[in-house]
Amino acid sequence: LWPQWCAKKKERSLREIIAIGAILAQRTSWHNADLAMRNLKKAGLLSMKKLASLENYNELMELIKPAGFCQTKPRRLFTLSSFIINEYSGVDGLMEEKLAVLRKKLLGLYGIGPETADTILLYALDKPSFIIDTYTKRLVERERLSDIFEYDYLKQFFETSLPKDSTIFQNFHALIIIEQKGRKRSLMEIA
DNA sequence: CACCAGGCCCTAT
DNA sequence: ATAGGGCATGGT
Repeated sequence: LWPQWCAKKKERSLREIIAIGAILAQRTSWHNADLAMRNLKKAGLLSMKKLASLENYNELMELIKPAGFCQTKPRRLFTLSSFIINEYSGVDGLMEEKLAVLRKKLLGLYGIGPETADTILLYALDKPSFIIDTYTKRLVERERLSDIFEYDYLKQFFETSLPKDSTIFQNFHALIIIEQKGRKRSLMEIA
């Protein structure tokens, strides 16, 4: 999903990068989030420990500018990284936490809503928490899978319709996106 | 130049 | 509870 950043093996640094990307990608294109991540990497700040140790997160404003919302995303990154470092001393500690407990804690953090929380849980931590994003909602609408579009309802719908397996959740969600990108491209070609 | 891109917080009903 | 406005930038 983050082709440039995702390697085969899931190592600690990759899990951190995915979590950082989840925030940077909020309401922005992947391209712009990628530009911001490259800036962070160049500055040597693409890690939870580095981000959490910033004395002033406004230093990030210039680096994050391509991803937009540079007044809020630096604070969101700092909030998340501080939480992970201070409460769990890193992503390894996060992995040990129970899904439901961790999801509730993530939702309590500034700048982390249901979609970002589930993105971190599913893609960064390999925990079976299905993501409801705009792609998923478009699929539900187009295929008329439900009349209700409330987040928790759709989340339950997918989670009870699929085997509760993080790899299956990851691949199914990725396919929803791939399918729509392919559709868009083919429509362009037809036009 | 107008519109879009994997949300979330805050405020007012 | 829930709806609506605001936030910022790079592509097309």
